[in-house]
Amino acid sequence: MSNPTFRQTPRAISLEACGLAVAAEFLSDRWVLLILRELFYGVGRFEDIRTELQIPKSVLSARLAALMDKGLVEKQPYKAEGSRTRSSYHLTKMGGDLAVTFLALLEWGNKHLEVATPPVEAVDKTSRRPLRVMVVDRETQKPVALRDVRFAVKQD
Amino acid sequence: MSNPTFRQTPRAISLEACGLAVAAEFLSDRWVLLILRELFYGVGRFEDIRTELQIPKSVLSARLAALMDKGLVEKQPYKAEGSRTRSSYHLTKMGGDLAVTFLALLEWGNKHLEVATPPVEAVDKTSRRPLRVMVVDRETQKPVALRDVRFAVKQD
DNA sequence: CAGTATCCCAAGCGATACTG
DNA sequence: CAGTATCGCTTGGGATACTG
Repeated sequence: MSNPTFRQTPRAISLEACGLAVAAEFLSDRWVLLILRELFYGVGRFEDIRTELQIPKSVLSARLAALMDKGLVEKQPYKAEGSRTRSSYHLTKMGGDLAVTFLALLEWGNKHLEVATPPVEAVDKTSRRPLRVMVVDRETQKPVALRDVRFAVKQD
Repeated sequence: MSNPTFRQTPRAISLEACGLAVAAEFLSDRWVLLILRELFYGVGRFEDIRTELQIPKSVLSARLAALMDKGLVEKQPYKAEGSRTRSSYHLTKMGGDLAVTFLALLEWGNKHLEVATPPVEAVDKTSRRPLRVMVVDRETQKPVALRDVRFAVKQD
């Protein structure tokens, strides 16, 4: 017998009520994920991003503007030694919260796709110990197997 | 002092060695994530997916073919009561492994984007208890704060 | 270096019609 | 129901040139 406060919906789960579906529209772009990746590991200067990704200036400019508009990215003045003021982009809290998603996707890509070795891995800032992402029970924090994960809509 | 087996790379982390970058190219499509989402919660019949997403037949057909080609999706005969044989699509192990990413993105979307209420949540198949995704140390499984997550390349 | 402006062109979306 | 085939048209990518 199942918990009555939740009902599993085998089909037709509303797109509007699903953060995944809404977010999908957000990231379904040729460049956005790549740009956010650069920002995530600290490449924030316009020219550096452009060079790294080989992306046309106009496109990068437009994407950064859109990301700022959506609240994922902020622009900040950047004071270099002796040289004039530059500006650089960085993730907001909202953008930084995508780190979990990034990490999960990184793991998936490393595992299932053709990736050059040695692969990029996620590590702890200070200890440098490798990290991973896990699905857990929200309260007990006990690990849950992937095959046991379902989507559901909470009933009032 | 940092662990010498890891070196943090503040910039220019190779795109080819990064599962995230490779996977990004994979998912950077207007429809793919939405289609995978349908499959993930069990909507596998062509017409059901098409109706739910309002996607043109030709586009859905092409996307499913590409996903099968890449190993994320399989097609299987589907035996209904009294009616003739149908076929339906479902995720392979590789496709199913994206569940962690889906869940992380679901959480992010629910938290930061405009999502209708009540929102879709991830729950345990049997207990119906809500789940979440966490970043942990790979060995000790201790939680790690987002601000402490970095990318790095393991040195030989 | 950090953009904006312009323009050409290919990709691919989506409508419609057709097949098993 | 489950696709394939065709096709017009828009979107947006990317090259080039220009500005602060």
